[in-house]
Amino acid sequence: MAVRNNQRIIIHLDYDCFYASVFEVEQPALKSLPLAVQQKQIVVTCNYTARRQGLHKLQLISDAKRICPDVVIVLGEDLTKFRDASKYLFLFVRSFIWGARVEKLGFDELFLDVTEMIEYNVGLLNAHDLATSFFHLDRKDPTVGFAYDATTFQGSTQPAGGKLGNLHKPNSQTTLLPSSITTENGAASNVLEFLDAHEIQKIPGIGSRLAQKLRAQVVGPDTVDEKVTVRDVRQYPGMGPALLEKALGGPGSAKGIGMRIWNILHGVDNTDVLEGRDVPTQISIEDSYTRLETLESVRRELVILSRSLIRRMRTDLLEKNDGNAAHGRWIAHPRTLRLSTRPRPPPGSETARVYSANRISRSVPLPLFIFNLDENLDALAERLVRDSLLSMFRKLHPEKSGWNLSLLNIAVINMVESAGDQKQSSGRDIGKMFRQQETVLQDWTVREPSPHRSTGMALEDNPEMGDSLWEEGEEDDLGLSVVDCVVCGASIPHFAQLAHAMYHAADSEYENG
DNA sequence: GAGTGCTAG
DNA sequence: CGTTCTAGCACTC
Repeated sequence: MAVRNNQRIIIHLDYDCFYASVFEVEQPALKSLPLAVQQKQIVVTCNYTARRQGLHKLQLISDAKRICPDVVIVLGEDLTKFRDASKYLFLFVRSFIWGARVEKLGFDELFLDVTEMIEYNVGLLNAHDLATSFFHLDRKDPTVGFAYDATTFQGSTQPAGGKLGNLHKPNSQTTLLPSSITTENGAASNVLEFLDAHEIQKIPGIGSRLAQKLRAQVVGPDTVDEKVTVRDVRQYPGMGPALLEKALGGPGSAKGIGMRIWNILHGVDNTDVLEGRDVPTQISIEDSYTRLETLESVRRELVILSRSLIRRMRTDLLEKNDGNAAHGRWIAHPRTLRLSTRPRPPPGSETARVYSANRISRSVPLPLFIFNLDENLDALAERLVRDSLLSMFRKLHPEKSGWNLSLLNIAVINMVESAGDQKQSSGRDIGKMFRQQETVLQDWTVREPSPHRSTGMALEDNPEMGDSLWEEGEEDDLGLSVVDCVVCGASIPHFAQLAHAMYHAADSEYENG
């Protein structure tokens, strides 16, 4: 839960080891076994049972098997089920967040702007009976919500000494008490203290490239592997927005980056939470290869990718009318087709190349026949390759052969939503989803005749949620977080926690407990 | 609009 | 060390 903006209250949700959790939900027996999800020769993620035995993300499959011979390995190259789960969770969460300010980041993270919900609930707190408070999820129906104790923080507090003590429960949350945000008499704030100890690249918004440049600035260009903390950067002589702009700016970098990073290093991020879209702004599909040498093999792979891409377009861009995909209406039209390849880096290239570089691409207007629903997938895919992709490929790689490609990617981009469509739409199985949501919401509804306070069922007591996708947090998942929050069965009470924190901040007597 | 680069998980 | 399969935005031309 992070304050990304002075006026707004933002919750940051993170579904941990997402791919592995999706498999565990399908097969609960997997939970107690070491489970790794494989893409190519890599463990892309693994569950906590596996992590306890020494496995980790981005590990070679061969290493994983050596370290943990009993590891259960499942293939995760087909992202369909992960995409579906991600979409389901996004729509589910958004359905009860007032104002729909829910921003998606990748498959497994969400930012929620809960300002209005918190302010409403803080306004309803009873100062004389905080222990039996009730958090409202619905302005219209006062019985929808959950009971909570507004005299305690959930989990750890920083500085320690909050009423509950230091327990890292539930789910490894830590609360940076709100008083710590404002510094008095020049004393170092808790937020700075918290950030200062961390490596720069752990800070959201500072990726490999910026971290590299910052390290070069602070410890010199040739000792780039040295660990550099936020403190090292902030306390570097002459450091400030201007120096950062000089160190990080240049061709291709965003304007004002110096000020933006300076703010981030102080725990300030003023970017708004964007409304999540119902239609993606691009759809892409790719595969990587150890050898792709003949034009015929390239052609074959392009057909396979095209088939997936058109199938994705039909799932994500077609209006759903009771499963009859053949007669849907396009809710958005991508205008552009892009083909990207990645030539394999020369064998001797030793420099720690930043991954995802080296891609080259060509784009053309997307041919309209691709929207034809009467023609079958295979025929459309063949036609797309023959009419568009092969000539694009020849422009990318004019040489007859010897390309040594490690990757092919095709994408439809430049999405234009159909007029009069707007929100609503998207998502497969929406009907099913909201039926499930109803079931869940029922468990949050107080059933006693006298609705307010007392005996509402808290989320922790809800076995359905306890069994959900949402998993325990990891300590290395660092956020600019006031509460390092993961989505889990107990996540909703975190709203309550924040309401509590704000209540005390307003009274400026939070420390007595 | 086309293409590149950087961010994120 | 990099190794996957995405997705979005900023920038240049």
